[in-house]
Amino acid sequence: MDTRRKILETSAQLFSHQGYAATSLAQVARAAQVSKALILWHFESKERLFHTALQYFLAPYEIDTQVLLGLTDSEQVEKLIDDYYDFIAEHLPSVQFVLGQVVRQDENSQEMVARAQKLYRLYRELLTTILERGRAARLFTQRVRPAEDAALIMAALNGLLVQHLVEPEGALSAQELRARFKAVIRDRLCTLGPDEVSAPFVTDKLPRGILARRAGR
Amino acid sequence: MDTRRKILETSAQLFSHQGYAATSLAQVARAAQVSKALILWHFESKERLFHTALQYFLAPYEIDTQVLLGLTDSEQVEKLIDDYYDFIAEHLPSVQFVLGQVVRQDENSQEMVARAQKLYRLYRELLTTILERGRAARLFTQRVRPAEDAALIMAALNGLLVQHLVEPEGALSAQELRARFKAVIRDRLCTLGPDEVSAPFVTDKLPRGILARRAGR
DNA sequence: GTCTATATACAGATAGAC
DNA sequence: GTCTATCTGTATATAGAC
Repeated sequence: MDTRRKILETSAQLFSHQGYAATSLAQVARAAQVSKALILWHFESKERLFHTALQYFLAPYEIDTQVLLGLTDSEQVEKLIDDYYDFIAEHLPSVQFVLGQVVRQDENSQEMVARAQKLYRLYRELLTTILERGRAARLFTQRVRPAEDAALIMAALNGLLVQHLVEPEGALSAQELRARFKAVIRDRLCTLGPDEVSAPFVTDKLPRGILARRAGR
Repeated sequence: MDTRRKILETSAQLFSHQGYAATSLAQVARAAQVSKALILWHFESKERLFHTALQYFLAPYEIDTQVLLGLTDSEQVEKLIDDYYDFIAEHLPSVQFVLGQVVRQDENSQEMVARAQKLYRLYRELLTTILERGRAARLFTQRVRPAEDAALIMAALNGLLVQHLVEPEGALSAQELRARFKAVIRDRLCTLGPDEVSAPFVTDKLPRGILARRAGR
């Protein structure tokens, strides 16, 4: 396999586990089984290597469309939750790294943080839209407040991630919590008040899009 | 003020913002307006300084008792939420640092991470107990599942913290989200199903304890 | 207790052979 | 493209004067 790529993958992994400052070129060189000089020949400087590696392992953080098509509003919410979970499970090291950078607000990764923010907002706006529609269609209770509740759902999702990082083998598995979370959300959204009438509309195609693993890695 | 303390506070602040590796003794020396040698005279090594500083700014992470006394179960839950928020607001830099260490799983701070885990569990168990009691007393709906729902509430709280770090000036303020969160929780816990009868018990004293700023400090 | 000066190690980066 | 050897800066840590 080509050496440049090997350096990239190795460094991405090390950076994502240890952060920028704590990862030395010597360490990357050792892990990738090349000389320091070669790394610098390929990437010019440590900083450039970092940014290139960033691009590399941020690649899967993309928005895909046409995934929520044909689902009810309620199912769409649950699908978003599932996909968020799955995405995190699949990319845990990089997600962990990005979260670490966001939390630490490392100078070297403002670009990455900005990107994460953007994605975060997109996802939340998507949720907001679904909640708005579901509420308008009277499939969800009128007590739903789209913007606020979308933010809360996002918070809970991120919190479950943190929870997993804090207690990888907690008493409750991630699966159990996910199931419970979805049940609570469903219950919360779909339990109409005594004064509300249900209006069984047909949900037609709507705002779609989701965090997605791209075809080519 | 005594120099040792000054070094401690300064380094704690720098470590908490930049992490261990990215913070040099020279930087600490400059910020604390002393020589590097003096720092090492006081603390022997950078590593020991780090651990001592850790103890120092982890001091406020303590459990206090007798705060939930005389509140209804529902109020206790809300009080826990408020106190968690207030605590975070008051100690944001250290909370941020601890979270960063947890997320990055830095080797130098296993002790701190362990401590954070312990506190986290305590807090969650407290919540679980309150939910159990409220459910048993039929003040909360029978659909409450104490362990799972406590974990979800904790997750949402941590998620709101992350949310704040990601978007310090989001469209929705932390206050608004907190208010909404409490409202949703109250609604969720206290809205009894049509088949449930309310039983207005008097809540007597019960599991208390909360994250607390200590008297000294 | 606090400093200056210095030792020693390792970081990122360059030069130049192959 | 890939290496060894080396430069230069800065890191932690020590020695010893005051």
